[in-house]
Amino acid sequence: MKRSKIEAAETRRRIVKTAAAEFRRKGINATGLNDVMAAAGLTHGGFYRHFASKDQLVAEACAAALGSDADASEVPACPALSKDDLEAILAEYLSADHRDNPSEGCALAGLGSELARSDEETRAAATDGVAKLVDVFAHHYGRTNPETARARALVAVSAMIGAITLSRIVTDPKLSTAILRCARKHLAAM
Amino acid sequence: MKRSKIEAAETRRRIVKTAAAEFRRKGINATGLNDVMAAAGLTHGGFYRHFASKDQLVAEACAAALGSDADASEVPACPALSKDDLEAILAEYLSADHRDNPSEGCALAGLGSELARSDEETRAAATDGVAKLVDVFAHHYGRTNPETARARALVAVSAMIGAITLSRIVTDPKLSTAILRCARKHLAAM
DNA sequence: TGTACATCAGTGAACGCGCGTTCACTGATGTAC
DNA sequence: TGTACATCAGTGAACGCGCGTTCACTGATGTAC
Repeated sequence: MKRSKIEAAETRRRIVKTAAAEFRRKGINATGLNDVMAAAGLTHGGFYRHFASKDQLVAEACAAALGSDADASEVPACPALSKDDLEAILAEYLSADHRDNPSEGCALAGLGSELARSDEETRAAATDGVAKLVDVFAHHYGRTNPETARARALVAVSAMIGAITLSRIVTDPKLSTAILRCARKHLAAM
Repeated sequence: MKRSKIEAAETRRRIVKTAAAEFRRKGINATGLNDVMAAAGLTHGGFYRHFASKDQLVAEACAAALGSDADASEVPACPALSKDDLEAILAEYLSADHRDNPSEGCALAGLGSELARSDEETRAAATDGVAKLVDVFAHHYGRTNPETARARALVAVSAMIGAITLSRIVTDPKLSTAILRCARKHLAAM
């Protein structure tokens, strides 16, 4: 049965949001459209009323997860960025909680190697997300000259994404924790 | 037709090596057994004479790529580690060449987010690879006390993997280069 | 404002395709006598 | 050392399955008069 335009637009947003979480949880390739639609409380057949292809959903879901989409203002590139103090951002980003909950975490960390193989549109959305993260950190490292601050920000963002990724790979819990702790300390003191 | 035991063992090694390259190039999930076997010059039917499942091949291929397998002595955890000087390692690891050739590069960077979702055995092999990388860096940062050296090594490895991953995602060539350059400078001076 | 009709969001079955896996078959290798 | 036979690496067809995608259908929504 047909739904009102408002309901349909809401459904579309729900699909994108659900996809963003499912992709981060299980990976882009390993998540089927059926999974996404079912998780959004729909049947798979209606998907193509909203999107031209899975690739389009991937691009939009990444944009949404990284806050580089149209109604981005509400969502930052990464949940941790909602804090306004450098140490608070680092503590949240490099936390066991973030490590253990990829579906609500940073898409760059959760989908890193898959994003590297994604199409131009998806990677452009990811690039926007990277730029936003870097800007936030450059601002926090802004006590020195802008160029140095930006260089430090690039290192910080790299280290954060690498640290979360490694902490999720590693089977030794102590090593996993140490990776996060060392990154946190080092980036706070940089 | 049957092959000699020596030939068969060689075939097996070729499959693992080919898989290690294909997985890094296209991703684990996106690479079919057919792709691997064809790239190794074989038909797909013979696969199960050597391996019990795709998962087993994944684990062995990752172990081989990270130098944590049986005949590892020849191959280091990452090709870049063949150098013996910190700056040389950093220059090779954080190079455009490494960024542009994932199939011969570091599996932790090339498969990061997919490894995080892999089974215990694969992640254990990856953990070995991480430990080896960390040891190499701890040795190079060894001018201070061991604990500090190890902490720095963990940050360095995180930053390197994050930097290569990000440099592959980003669509802006200048940003991609800047990520690598800043990581290189920072880690050399750490 | 009320009625008749076109639209189209969502359903559920179906499509071709490639996946991981299985299997009957082949013929050279390796072994027992 | 020579012969007869079991083994098994590799082939190629086939399996069920889930994928992305398509489509006929439904019925409430939105619109034209």
